[in-house]
Amino acid sequence: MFSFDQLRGFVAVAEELHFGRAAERLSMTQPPLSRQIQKLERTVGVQLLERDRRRVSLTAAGEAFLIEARRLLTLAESAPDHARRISAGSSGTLRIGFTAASSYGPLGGLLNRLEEVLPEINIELFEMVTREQVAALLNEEVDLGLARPPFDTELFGSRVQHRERMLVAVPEGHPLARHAGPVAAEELVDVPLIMHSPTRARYFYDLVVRLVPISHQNVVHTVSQVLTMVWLVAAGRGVAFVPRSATGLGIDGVVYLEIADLPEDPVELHLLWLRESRNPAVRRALEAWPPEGAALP
Amino acid sequence: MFSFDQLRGFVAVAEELHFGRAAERLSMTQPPLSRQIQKLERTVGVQLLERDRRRVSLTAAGEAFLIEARRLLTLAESAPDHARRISAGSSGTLRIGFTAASSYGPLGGLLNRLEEVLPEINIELFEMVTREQVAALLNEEVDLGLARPPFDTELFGSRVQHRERMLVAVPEGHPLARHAGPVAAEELVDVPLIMHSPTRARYFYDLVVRLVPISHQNVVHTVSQVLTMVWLVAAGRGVAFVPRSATGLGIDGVVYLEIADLPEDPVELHLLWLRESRNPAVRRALEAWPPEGAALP
DNA sequence: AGAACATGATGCCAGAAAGGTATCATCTTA
DNA sequence: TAAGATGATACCTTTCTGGCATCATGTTCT
Repeated sequence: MFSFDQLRGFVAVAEELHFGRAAERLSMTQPPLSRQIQKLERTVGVQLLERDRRRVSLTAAGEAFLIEARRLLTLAESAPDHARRISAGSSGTLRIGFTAASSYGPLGGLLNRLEEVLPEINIELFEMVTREQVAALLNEEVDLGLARPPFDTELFGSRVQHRERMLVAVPEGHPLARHAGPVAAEELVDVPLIMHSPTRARYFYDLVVRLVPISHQNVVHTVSQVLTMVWLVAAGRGVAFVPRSATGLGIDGVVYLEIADLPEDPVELHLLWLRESRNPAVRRALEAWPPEGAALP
Repeated sequence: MFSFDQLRGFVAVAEELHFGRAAERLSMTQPPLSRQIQKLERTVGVQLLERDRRRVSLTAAGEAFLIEARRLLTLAESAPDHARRISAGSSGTLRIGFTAASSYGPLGGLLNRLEEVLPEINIELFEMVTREQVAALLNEEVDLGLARPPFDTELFGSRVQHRERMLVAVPEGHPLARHAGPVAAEELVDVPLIMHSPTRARYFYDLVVRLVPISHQNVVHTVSQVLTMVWLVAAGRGVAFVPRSATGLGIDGVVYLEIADLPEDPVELHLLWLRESRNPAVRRALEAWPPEGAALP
């Protein structure tokens, strides 16, 4: 097999059509260059240059080989660069898992920011619930997650990316909807409830149970996705506790009411990543996208 | 710069994920392979493989570089082959000059035959008169010509590729057109003549002068292209001597008449090439396309 | 025509580079 | 804890590559 030096030598001679000048361009002397070309021709098995003792010209095979040689050299030069960019995390692919609906806002911010800071990066999006995200992060099927606590802080790095208020969604025309001002928690004790699944939406379940004194006899549905909840409310099946971002879903027939005496913005969305992720783009993404409220560089 | 051996080494290790097995596959021992990879990583400037003393895995940069390395190797392997095929003349480009109109028939035969025998060849066609063809062949702007004698037989190889009859073209309704059977040469002495240029269509000029006793006072136009001649005849400007292939031009208002006592098929079309052509495809084309009448292989 | 010049090839040598063997360090497995 | 596995290192030998001097031959100028 020929070497890159031989290719460079051939390209130089093919461009100069003169061994001496080509050698000078390559910062070497003419004799080894002559031998380089001879050797190259021997390995290629074809005469590439016509030397008639006075002038040098390319054969037809040489013309063709020149194109391939140039391609090889440019490819060889760009390859390390490409690898370095990947390694620095400014290129490559970033796979992001996100929870439906409630992540849309923060996710948009992330995508815009990445587009701006790491334009060469290739982004893939996967909608999955928190539990699936955790599994996918462990399998390295995704690189980042937008999910709800809790997580194993040994394995995962995380940070609060978004906080929002908890509201109660009631059907239009429901007696509570006529209220002026926030609903008191006690008013919710006796209405039909659409509740989060304690297994598949554990974060919301725990949160609601902690914050509001609900009675489990009133639970008429148990679901895991916010979107499903709001649809059920719109259908008049009951009321539901949802994060403020649900108001952006654009579903008619639902009214969102404040709840009195709740902590400010108790619903947290976390950015989540595997601490030992082997994708260098993760680090770059974390730098590029500081937590909400932090100053951008 | 890295070497092809280093690339091969890296690809082998990346595929085996095991230095020992990769070395075996490359018919070498493990230590130099380890060094090859280290050196490669140094020149690329990035860690490509993760060795944690027990298992080997690719880094993100390694994944990317593996793709480039494979591409480089396959390109490097195919390049000599490509050059050799060009050199053998079974690939590459063949540029053919041809005279308008009268070459159409033989040219079609050549193109069909080349398509069949040298499917990888790329053909470019250039319409030019004989004189231009000769110049273009000398400048190596075309590789083959379809033209009329005479040529410098020192510089050019040639062979008769097509012979045809000489006819006289007369306007429809012309007195001669009422003839039954061939026109005698004497009948043409006193009609207006559209004649070939003695410089730009010297072959036809010489041929006609040799074969037919014409009187130069009757020459009303001097042109170089057969097509122009036939148009002028159709316009009633006079009569003209044309090769039989002109009947295929499909111009209305012209009648083609045989001429009595002419030699059989005096108009010759030659295939022409530069003896020292550097395009190997020329030789292949000459082999592929024997003179008319010769047996095809 | 002949001398000076230009140009690519060849012979020879020194330094660099690559591969092989032996061995080490460390991690896994029984 | 001992044996085995695996990649890295040390050291040596062989091969390769580049440089210098020189040759062979074709061009140009006087």
